[in-house]
Amino acid sequence: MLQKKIIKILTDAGYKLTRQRRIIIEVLLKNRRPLTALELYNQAKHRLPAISHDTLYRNLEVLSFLKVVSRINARGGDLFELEKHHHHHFTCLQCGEVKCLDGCPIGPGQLAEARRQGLEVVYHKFELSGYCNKCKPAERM
Amino acid sequence: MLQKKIIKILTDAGYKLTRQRRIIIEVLLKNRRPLTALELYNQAKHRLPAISHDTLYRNLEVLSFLKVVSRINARGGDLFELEKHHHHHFTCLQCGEVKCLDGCPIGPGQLAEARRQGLEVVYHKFELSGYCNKCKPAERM
DNA sequence: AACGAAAATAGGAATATTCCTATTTAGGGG
DNA sequence: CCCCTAAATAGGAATATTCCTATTTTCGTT
Repeated sequence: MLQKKIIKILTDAGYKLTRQRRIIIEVLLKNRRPLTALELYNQAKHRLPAISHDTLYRNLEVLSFLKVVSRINARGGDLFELEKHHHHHFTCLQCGEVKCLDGCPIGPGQLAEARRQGLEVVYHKFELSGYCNKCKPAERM
Repeated sequence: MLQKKIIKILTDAGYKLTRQRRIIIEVLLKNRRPLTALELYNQAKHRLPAISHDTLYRNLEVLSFLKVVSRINARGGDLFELEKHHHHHFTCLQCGEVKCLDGCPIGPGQLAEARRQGLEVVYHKFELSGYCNKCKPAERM
C-alpha cells in the first residue's frame, strides 16, 4: 500500500493528517517485517524526538481500525505491519518465528455462520500456529 | 471442557498442578463470558489473596499455549475464556461487543498454503469484525 | 512418609501501555 | 490569508504487564 493511498484512507475517514501520523506511516513503510509497538516508537522518536508514547499507541489503534495496519498476535506481544496486501500469518509455537502466508483462503463459506446471525462482516483475521520446518524435527523426539 | 480434562492436559504436558493453577481454572470455569486478565486476577485474588500478578499472567500464557484458554483480541485489550469447545468470535467495530460463532468453518482448504510451505499447523484462530445487528443501522446513515 | 530436583510462586522492580488535561495544530470557511 | 473549532498532541500520572530472584511447593523416588 502506498503512502498516498494510506493518506487518502485516513482523510476520507475524517482523520487529520498530522506530522506524527506521516512519520508513523513512513516508519511502517520502510520496515519489511512486523515490529512491536516499542520498536516503532523508537524509530519514530528518531525522526521526531518529542513524539509521545500516547501518540504512537493511539495511532496504531487508528490505523488498525482502518485496516491499514494489521496486528499480529505473536509470542512475546503483538506485532504490527502495514497491510500492503491482505494476507495472514503463521507463528511457530517453538521458536516464535512469524511467517507470511500467500493469498487468503477465507471465502463466503467461512462467513456463513456470521451472516446467519445477521452480522455484517467487514474484516477477518486468520492466524495459524504450529511448528515451522526448523522446529518440526525437534517436535518429533 | 471439564476441570478433570484440563488438569489432565496440564499434567500430561509436564506442568505441575499448583493451588494457584487450580484456582485460576476454577475462576475460568465459573465465568460464562470472556474476561480481561485483570478481571480474572481480581477473582482469583478473592480466593487466594496472596496470588501475584505474575502467576496469573504466566498461567494465562501456559493455558493459552495448551489451547485450554483462548485469547480473544477485542477492543480495549485481550479477553480470555476457557475453550470449552472450539469456536471463533466476532467483534463489533462500533460497540465492541464480542459474539460467539457456532461451529468452525476452517477446513483443509484453508490450511493448504501453510502445508505447501511445509509448516505443521496445530491450531488456528479466526476472528471476524464488522457491525452487529444493533450497530448496523447506525452504520447506514 | 521423607528427600531432592526442578518447577512455580510472591513480591517488588522494571517496562509497557493507557489515561488525563492543558496546549497545539490541521484544515474548513470566511 | 486569518480565524475558529474540533481533533490531536506532549508530558506526566496512573495502570497494566513482565521481569527478576529468593523462597516455597510439587511430585517422582526412596
